[in-house]
Amino acid sequence: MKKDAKISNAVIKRLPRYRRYLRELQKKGVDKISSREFSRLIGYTASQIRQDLNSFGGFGQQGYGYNVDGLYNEISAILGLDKHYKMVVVGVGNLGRAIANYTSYYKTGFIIDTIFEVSPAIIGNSINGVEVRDYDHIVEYVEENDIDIGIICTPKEVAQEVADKLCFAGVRGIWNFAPVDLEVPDYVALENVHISDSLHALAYHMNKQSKEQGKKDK
Amino acid sequence: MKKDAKISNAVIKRLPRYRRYLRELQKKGVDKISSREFSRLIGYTASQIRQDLNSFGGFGQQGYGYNVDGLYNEISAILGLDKHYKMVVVGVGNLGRAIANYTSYYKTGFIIDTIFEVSPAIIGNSINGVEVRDYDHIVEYVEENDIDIGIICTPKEVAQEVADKLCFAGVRGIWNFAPVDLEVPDYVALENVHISDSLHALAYHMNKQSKEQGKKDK
DNA sequence: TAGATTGTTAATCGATTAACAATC
DNA sequence: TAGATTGTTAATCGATTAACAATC
Repeated sequence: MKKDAKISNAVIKRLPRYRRYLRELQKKGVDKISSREFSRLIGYTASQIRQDLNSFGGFGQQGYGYNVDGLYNEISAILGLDKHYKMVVVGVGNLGRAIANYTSYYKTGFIIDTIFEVSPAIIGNSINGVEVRDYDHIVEYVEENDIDIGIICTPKEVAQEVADKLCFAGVRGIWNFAPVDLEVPDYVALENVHISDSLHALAYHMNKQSKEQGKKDK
Repeated sequence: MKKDAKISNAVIKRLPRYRRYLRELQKKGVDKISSREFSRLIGYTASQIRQDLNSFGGFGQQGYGYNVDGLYNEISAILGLDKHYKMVVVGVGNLGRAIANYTSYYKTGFIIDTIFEVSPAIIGNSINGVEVRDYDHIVEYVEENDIDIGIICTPKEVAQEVADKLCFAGVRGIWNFAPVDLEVPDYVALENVHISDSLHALAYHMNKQSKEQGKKDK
């Protein structure tokens, strides 16, 4: 990492996308790409691509371009995907269950260690091979097992309380699916997936669009 | 709507959040709020709040502030949440199932009409009272039933093909949960929920944080 | 009326794009 | 070497913040 200047959030949000496209290129057996070709593919300007990548270091080679494998690995490392993370899911509603069952993260080192619930009917069960434990023991469990990330899939009313316990117990990150804005200490990273906000933005765009033109009017 | 100038996407993304906070204020029985108080609550500057709201029209009153109920309704209408939307879910993996079971959208007029699957073992079943149909019939079904939104919960390999069929059949919006960037005609609105991108951004921030300080080092 | 607070214009800040010198 | 393409600085664009006149 060459520069030490603060990386803007806009850049960070683009990194996973760069990584996804590089993975596809890898799969196709492409081994080098110029910012110009990459631009056509990914839809950012060549200038932006060079600017973005350069904020982490000179990954390219003048007159040649970028090595696909190398760049993929660099970006993975920048994102911290060369590490492993122990996670706990809190709340086994439909979403919690889906998250617990979603196996794709194993590929990138995110491991679901356990699941916490309050409902006695579910405690003791196993979901996708992961044990469901009593929420009452969350603090001690997270402390003793060095959990890195807490995934909040509870109703919004209790989400802040859950976040507080997770932070107190020592998680370094919270992945929040409850539709509230949580307060966490600044040494804890927070990422929100406000799924209904996304649906509402979709609704906005659908109505905006219909003003502009009415193709295939029924 | 007073002005006709193009509303930036940054503003749109903030609208659902304004709406959520206004809902909380309503519940608490608050009936007016100034941009200054709202700022403290929601975390945007008072200036930004006034600027944002004013791009749609003058919803406030000088010397008084904003009427909570009125503003909530205005924002809901801007987002198109005063309308109803018929939706179909495509793909019944864990995520599709979670989405299909997620009942909260009924509150805002989003109705899941049916679910499409390719697996014969699941076709004909019912999930949360909604019938699972054969994916083969998606085009005719969507056309005949005036479906507004297609929700893509399939593996990424087939997501583009599904999007093509949905667009051809006449949906006005696509809510995409597959980890790919889809191509859709510009009269179709597209909203992505790239859930793993979000997890990767979380990982980045967790590692960045740890450099700055190492509180509670174990 | 006086005080409060919006609506709106102007100033600032940050992010994106363009340009080009460095260099493989 | 000549051509290509990066790395990086400068110019532009857009979004946020500050300021203040309008007005309830």
